[in-house]
Parts: sequence; C-alpha cells; structure tokens
Amino acid sequence: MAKFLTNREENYAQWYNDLVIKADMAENSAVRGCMVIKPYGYAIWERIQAELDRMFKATGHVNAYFPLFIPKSFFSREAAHVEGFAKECAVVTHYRLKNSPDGRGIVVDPDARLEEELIVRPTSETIIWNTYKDWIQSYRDLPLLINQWANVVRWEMRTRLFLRTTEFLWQEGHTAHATMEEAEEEARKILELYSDFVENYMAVPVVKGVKTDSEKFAGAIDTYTIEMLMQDGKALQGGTSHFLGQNFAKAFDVQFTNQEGKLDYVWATSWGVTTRLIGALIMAHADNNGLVLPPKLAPIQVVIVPIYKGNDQLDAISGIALELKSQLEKAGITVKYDNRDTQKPGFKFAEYELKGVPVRLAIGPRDAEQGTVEVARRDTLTKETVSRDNIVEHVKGLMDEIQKNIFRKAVEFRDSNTYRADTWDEFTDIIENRGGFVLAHWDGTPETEEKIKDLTKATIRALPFNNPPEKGRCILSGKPSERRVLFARAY
RNA sequence: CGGGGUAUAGCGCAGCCCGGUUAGCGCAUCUGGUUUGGGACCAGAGGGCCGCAGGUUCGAAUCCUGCUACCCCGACCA
Repeated sequence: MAKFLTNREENYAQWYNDLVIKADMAENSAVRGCMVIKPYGYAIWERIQAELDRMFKATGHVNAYFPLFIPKSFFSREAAHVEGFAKECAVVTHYRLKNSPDGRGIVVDPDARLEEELIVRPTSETIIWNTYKDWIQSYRDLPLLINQWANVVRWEMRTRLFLRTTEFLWQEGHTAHATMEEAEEEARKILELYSDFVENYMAVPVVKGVKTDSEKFAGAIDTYTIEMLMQDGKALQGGTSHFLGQNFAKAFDVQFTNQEGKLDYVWATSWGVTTRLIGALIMAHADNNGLVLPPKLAPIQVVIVPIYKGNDQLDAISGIALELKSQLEKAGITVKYDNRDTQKPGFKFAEYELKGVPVRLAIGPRDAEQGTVEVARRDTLTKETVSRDNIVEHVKGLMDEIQKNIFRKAVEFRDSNTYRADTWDEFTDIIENRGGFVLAHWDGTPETEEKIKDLTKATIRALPFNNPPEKGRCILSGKPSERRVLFARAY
C-alpha cells in the first residue's frame, strides 16, 4: 500500500511534498513561490477560519478589512519594523502598461511611475495604526479589538507549500488599549486562544512561551509564541501574539485623553496565524497512507462507499447509504456519499485515506442483507463490522475518540522527543542525531544565542511559561543561568 | 546575491557525448469491452514550435553564442 507516496521515514521533505500534491490540497503555481490552494486544501482552511473566527468573536473581536497596499513612507516610521521587513517586500512602482514600441507584447509604461511606491503588505501594523490615529481620541474609544482575514506577501528566498510561500493567507488581529496591563493581558489571552485552538481542534500539543529579543517580532516589546514539534523532530512556530507597547502609537502619533484628562499614547497588540497551520496539521499527524485529519477540522468527517455489481445492487445500497447519510447529518456530522461509478472501491478507499477522512463506511451486498456496515478508522487503520441500528451513536463516539487519540499520540511523541541537556556534547548529540525539543540552560545573551545557532542550526524557540526556576550553567559559555529554555531546529 | 544544475506531450523522464528514418517510454487522458469487499485488465486512439533568439551545416532536440525561466545548496523567514 501507499506505493504512490514517498516513504515518510526515507525522505520526510519529499513525503510532505508528495502528500500535499497527491491529497489534492495545493500545488505550485506559475508564479514563483506562490501556491494554488486547491478546493480540498481550501476547505481545511475554511474549517480553521470558521472555528477561529467564532473564537475571536466570542472574545469580543470584530472583523474589518484594510488595504493590500501600504505607502512606502509608513514603513519608515517604526525603526525596528522596517529593519525586520525591508528585505522581503514586494514594491509597486507603476500603475500602467502599454504596448511595446517594438510591437512585441506589453511593457511597463515609464510615464506611469507612482509618486510614492506602494508596498504589498507583509503585515498591516503600519496602515492600521495610521488609520487608528483618526479613530481614537478618548479612553471611551478603547479598547479597539479588530481582526482581519487577509493575504500578505513576504518575498522569501526559499518556499515550501503551506510552510513558507511568498503569498500566504492569515488573520491578523490589531488591538488598541488604554493601559499597558490591558494590552499585555490581551496578548496573553490570544495566546491562550491559539493554544486552545491548536490543541483542541488541530490536536497538536503546544509549548507556550515568550521569544528571545532576537527572535521577536520587528517592532514588538514581547512576542508570545506557541511552538509545536513535527514528526521529523523539527519545531514549527504555530502562531504568535505580540505585545507592542506604545511603539506603533508613538510612530503614528496615536494619543488619547485618559480618564484623568491627560494625553497618553495607546497600548497595542497584534497577533496572527497563517495557512502554515495546514502544514502543521500534515506534519503532526499524517502517515505513509496520507493525511490524518482531526474530526473537528475535517471537511468530510465520514465517507460512505458503496460496493456493488450492477445497477440493481447500487440502487439498493444507495437507498441504505442515503438514509444513513441523512441520519448522520442530523447528528451534525459532515458526510459524503461517493457513488461514482468511474472508480473501484479499492481506489476510493485509498483516496480517502490519502485525504485523511476520519471514518469510512462501506456498504456491500452482504451488509445490505445483514443490516450491517463496515466501519474503518483512519487514525488506526482498523476495520469493524457494525450493526446499522446504532450506527449514528457509534460514529459520533468515534469522532470524539479519534480526536482524542490523535492528540494523545502527538503528546506522546512530543514528550518522548523532549530532552534535557546539561553539557555541550549532550546538546549537540541530541540536535544532530535525534532532533526534538531540548531544554537547556542559556546565559541570556544574544551573542551566545547566535553562536549556538551558527554551530548547530538550533534556535531558542521559546522561554517556556511553565518552566520552574532551576539554577544551572549555560551549555556553551558555562555562565550561570536561572532557568532552562527551549531549543530546537525549526522550520 | 554566491556555487551547482535543468529546460523534450498534462506529469515524470530517455534520446544529446558521436548531427541523418515518421522524436520515444511510463503515468495520466479518450473510446470500446470485461470488471467492482483494498489503488483493475485487454484492445485501440489522441496529444510535441524539443524554453526563446541567433549561428554553423545539405540537414540541428543533438554542435556553438546569447537570453530567459525554474530547481538544488548557502545567508533570510509565519
């Protein structure tokens, strides 16, 4: 089986790429570094969007939309922000084309140069804070809790489907608050929301923590992060929430009159997750047979495949299948009945395994006669024959069980691949030979952090929240350290 | 931007060194038939500006020059 996918153990990167394409999620486009997200991949994104959007709204946020283009001058307002994004910006310089003078095709009209170049947004802090300036005058205008679903462009050197593409889809929240405490609380609240989503919907365990100065967002005071561990032992940053202090308020002169009647700068946060989450979903759960989707995010939760010879049998089985479909749908389950006559059952079995559909029901002449149905689980690849009488309850139960089971497996994997290293040799041995998360002491300096990165390609993923103080010595410099930090090689 | 490579059917490739029939193979596609409880089989068919532009030659996918695009390895990154 699975002869159509590269073996995961042989070449993880190739397996990943094959899987994305064979499962019909996305493909490379004619535009360098940009992908076409195909209907099945997009359906997964829509599920992610639906749940997150619900969670954002439940915590008081509202959606809005800001422009794709940002005037170049806006970027220079916040020094660290330009510094961080300048090298990966797409720039619009002209607004018109014309026929080529030599009659071959079209050229950019040199007379149509823009007075001020426009940047295709790599993130929207600047245009949004420039807008907020006019929206906020008083503490009564605060807090402002806005999210937008958008696309952004970052001109990365090397791209990979879903994990890093030149254009990607995301949501970005941008909030404004009257006090530092309130903004910090918001940034942390969103990190909890992300963590809740990733663990309970995506079924991927996270480590929550704060980024080091060199890893934090360009323009942030603090960047909170959720870090996940992929099956190949590399870390993936799943989402970040930034406490921006008053940096953007000062850069864009956003002041308000507080309750004491004094002018003060507004406190800010921003936070986002991207289509990269789909990459995480794949790399956390999928196997050599294909995708394994958590039921809570699967666009199709149950597929019904009929097995038949001739139209008479198909008609009889379709009757049963459609009745089953409607019962399951009444119970809130998303069902697809695949009665295509152009593919054989074996092909369909393999196809839905590739696509990670959590539960497959097969109904053949035997089942029709005996009142049964064959139930196959994607996560365990096990099959059982179940009576149709209590099938709805059974499938509902399976949804919960599969969701829990794949989370449990991911937690076990994460835990058994999290190490503690106390010496440089131990550290490099784990990073080089085993991969995974490594908790180790660090002297707190950017110089040491940089040196470790140069020597091992491992970076500090986070200073984890749930890390008790513990005296130790830095694995590289030997200087004293108060607590362990989380290292890994990362995507 | 530095180093290496590739460009031939929708996809993956052979042919190029050593120029010479009608440019070939696998997958996919289409037609007909037999099949259908784990990726079917047989027979047939369609599909090509050999990346682009020049040059050498009686003759170029093949040799030469230039261009372009893409891929891999580094620095950057959600």
